[in-house]
Amino acid sequence: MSAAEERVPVRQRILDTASEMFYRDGVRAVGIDAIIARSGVAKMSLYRNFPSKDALVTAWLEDRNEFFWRRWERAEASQAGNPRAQLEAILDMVAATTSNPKWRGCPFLNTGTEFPEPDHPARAVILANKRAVRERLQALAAAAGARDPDLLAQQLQLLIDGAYAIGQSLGPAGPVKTLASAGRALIAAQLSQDDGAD
Amino acid sequence: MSAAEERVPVRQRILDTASEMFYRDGVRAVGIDAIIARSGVAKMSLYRNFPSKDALVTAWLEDRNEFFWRRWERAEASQAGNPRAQLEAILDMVAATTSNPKWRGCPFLNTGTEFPEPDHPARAVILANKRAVRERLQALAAAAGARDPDLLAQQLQLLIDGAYAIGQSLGPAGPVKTLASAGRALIAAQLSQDDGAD
DNA sequence: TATGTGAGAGACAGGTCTGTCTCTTGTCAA
DNA sequence: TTGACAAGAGACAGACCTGTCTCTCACATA
Repeated sequence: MSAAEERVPVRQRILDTASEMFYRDGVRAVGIDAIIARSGVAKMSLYRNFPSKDALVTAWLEDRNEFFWRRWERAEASQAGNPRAQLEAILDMVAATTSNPKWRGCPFLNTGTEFPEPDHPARAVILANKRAVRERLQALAAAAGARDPDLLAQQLQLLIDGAYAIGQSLGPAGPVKTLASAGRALIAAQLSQDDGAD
Repeated sequence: MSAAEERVPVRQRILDTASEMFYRDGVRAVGIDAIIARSGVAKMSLYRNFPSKDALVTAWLEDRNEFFWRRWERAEASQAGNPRAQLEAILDMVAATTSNPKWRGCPFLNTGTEFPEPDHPARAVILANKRAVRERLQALAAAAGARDPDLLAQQLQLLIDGAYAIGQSLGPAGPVKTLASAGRALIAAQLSQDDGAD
């Protein structure tokens, strides 16, 4: 019991450090030794909590996934009852994220690039996130009355991942307003007859 | 003279092998030893032609950049005189590229992810490509009579890089028709008053 | 006070990485 | 035939990688 209270901080310290370093430098560029040195943890403490580096990477992505959905839920909640505004709130949330100067790309896209093997354990988390985003977008598009909810969801996901990717290369110099305006234009094109302005 | 004729094939063999392996497995995952083993070249032959792995990576990206623009020019030429159709031809070209089952992402985005350091030599090639794409899109958008050519160019680039990125994660199962339809919707939104249908 | 345990510290093994160096082979031209 | 030179082959250095193992210390509970 008290042992568990002691173990949690160590695990969290490792995860926090790994999260920061994996995200900033890339997974392959960060060695276990660097993580333990920076987190001030013994090597065996790391391997007791995470059986391998792959497991640590996967745990990190799962952590990022939870973080991502907490922000998503907040954006949706800010416009409860208005699906079209909820879609726009999500676009704005992504635009704000990618315009942060510390933005270094989407952890899922980045890690997918670093580990292209189809059966790498990290890919399951990546796929689950991207598929869930598409489903959530589709549900909102349907609720908003889009003519083709799945098409609109895919279009918006294209824009979102485009902002993620180009933000990594070109920095926060362009995608922000563009993502919001392009998304709104695509939403309007699918709702124009049903919804009009509001 | 004849010496040059001999040297070229070796250099090309190295570049071809590196191109295939870097693209499929990622740059960091591919070692120099693996490249020389697969290309059947001596290590010193590689280091005589490319002073370092970074130089080989940069040469590979420059090669991909030339390849990319050859395809771009062909797409533009197929609709010469009709800027709007040229924009659409480029979208179709990208859609075809990303729907290839061997698609493993945009080499520039991928390499940018693997080497986030701002002064890595590869980043210059990456930035130049992405900036040139934006400029070329803007020129076409202006020629087509877009209300805000730079905005349309950024919107289309968002879609294109989104297709690149999501194609790497989710495979060719969705972005194809979506890219084409989303791009056409954004183009139409900017040209509707001037151009109408054709 | 005694004991058990989580965790720090770091040596170690076995492999891989980039880049350098030497030696040998084959080929082409004078 | 001889000489020059490009290129193959592979040893080597020094660093770094993941993962295992041992030893020590501090602390908490009985």
